[in-house]
Amino acid sequence: MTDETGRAPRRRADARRNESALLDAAAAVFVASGVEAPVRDIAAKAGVGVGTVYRHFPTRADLVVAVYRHQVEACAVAGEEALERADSPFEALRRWIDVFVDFLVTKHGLAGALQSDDPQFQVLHAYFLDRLLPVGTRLLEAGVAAGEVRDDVTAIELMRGVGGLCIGPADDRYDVRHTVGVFLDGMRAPAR
Amino acid sequence: MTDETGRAPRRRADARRNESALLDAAAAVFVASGVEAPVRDIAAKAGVGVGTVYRHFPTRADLVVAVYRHQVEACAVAGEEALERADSPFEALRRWIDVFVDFLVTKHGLAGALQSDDPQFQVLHAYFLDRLLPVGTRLLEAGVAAGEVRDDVTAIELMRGVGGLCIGPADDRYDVRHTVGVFLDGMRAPAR
DNA sequence: TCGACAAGCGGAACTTAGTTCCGTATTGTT
DNA sequence: AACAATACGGAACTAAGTTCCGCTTGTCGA
Repeated sequence: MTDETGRAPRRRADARRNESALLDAAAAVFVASGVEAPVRDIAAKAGVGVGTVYRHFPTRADLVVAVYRHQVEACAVAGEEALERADSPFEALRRWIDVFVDFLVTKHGLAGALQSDDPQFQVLHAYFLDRLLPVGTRLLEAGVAAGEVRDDVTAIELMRGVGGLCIGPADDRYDVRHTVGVFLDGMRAPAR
Repeated sequence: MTDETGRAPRRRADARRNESALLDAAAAVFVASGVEAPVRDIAAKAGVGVGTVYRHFPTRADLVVAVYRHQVEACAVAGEEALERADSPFEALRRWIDVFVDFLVTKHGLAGALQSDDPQFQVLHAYFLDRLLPVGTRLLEAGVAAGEVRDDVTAIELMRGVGGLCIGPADDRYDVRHTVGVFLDGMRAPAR
């Protein structure tokens, strides 16, 4: 392994054009039809062949991650900010989860894909966990340190739990935010 | 509408045989491959053609409901029993949810199907809600009356929330029961 | 500017799965 | 036994994922 610079070789201009067209098209199609929309639809919207989609994004999860990467990063950052700005660690947790829920409920089908056991989505699951678990851990730890959060909940429980509560069709009898609020209340440290 | 007795006309013997073979086959295939297993697999296991599957169970949800009807009934009954037998309404709620979670986590893919927005599963969703919502409501109301459960949670939140928490692949970092326990703790009435 | 060659493209073709439909077989009845 | 009515099987059609290969285009050195 000599000469391993890790620098990606410059790609052809059309390849870069197509990738960006695909990202735009996928974002639009995901909004309209959810993250499980047919690959052909995305290819058509981008004006490319299906082969091109697969060349740039081998799995659907790669495409989904690419489309939402910015927002996931922003969500991660929002966690740090909440911790600095909020009145208390628990309040910070609440605010951050609010951001996370907002993100999930506005992306049709994303919460379901995140929790899916379809191997196609494993990369997606892994990416979200990689990026958000440390943030969740920090918030939880701060809460525990302040005596506001019970010490037997893990960041996985938090993220996967909230994700699970966000899954499913809209239904005016089910208020996701309220339910998530109940879940968070369950994480409060019991009064001594 | 003359002569409306509501009694189903007796069906042919082969039809009854096939239906029961299908139920057995579906149960086995659901265990092995989950509730989204290909219709052809079920037909093959039952030794019938795919047309026969559709004739008896027009949608996948119909088949799923038929396979699990007994257990759903049992779960509904368990709610009433818990209320009679447990030391307190909250304890009854906890026990009943335990039964419900047991049921869900042992049926591969069922929780996901329940929450799915695929119209194919609407009947399934509706059946579970029809059967279990009243039970949840009763348990919740008893808890509220006893001052043990907060009065702003609905049975839909309870069922759909717990369902959501049960979705997803097994992962030894995620303990469904513990997470559901946290959720239930969130439903406790706050100390006055 | 102009090849030549690598990089990239498109979409036909193959696979898997859901769903429908109709000619044929089975059942119950007279 | 003969006849309806009922039910069956699986071919055929549709939709979607995925692969593959002949063709096009961009890049770069001469």
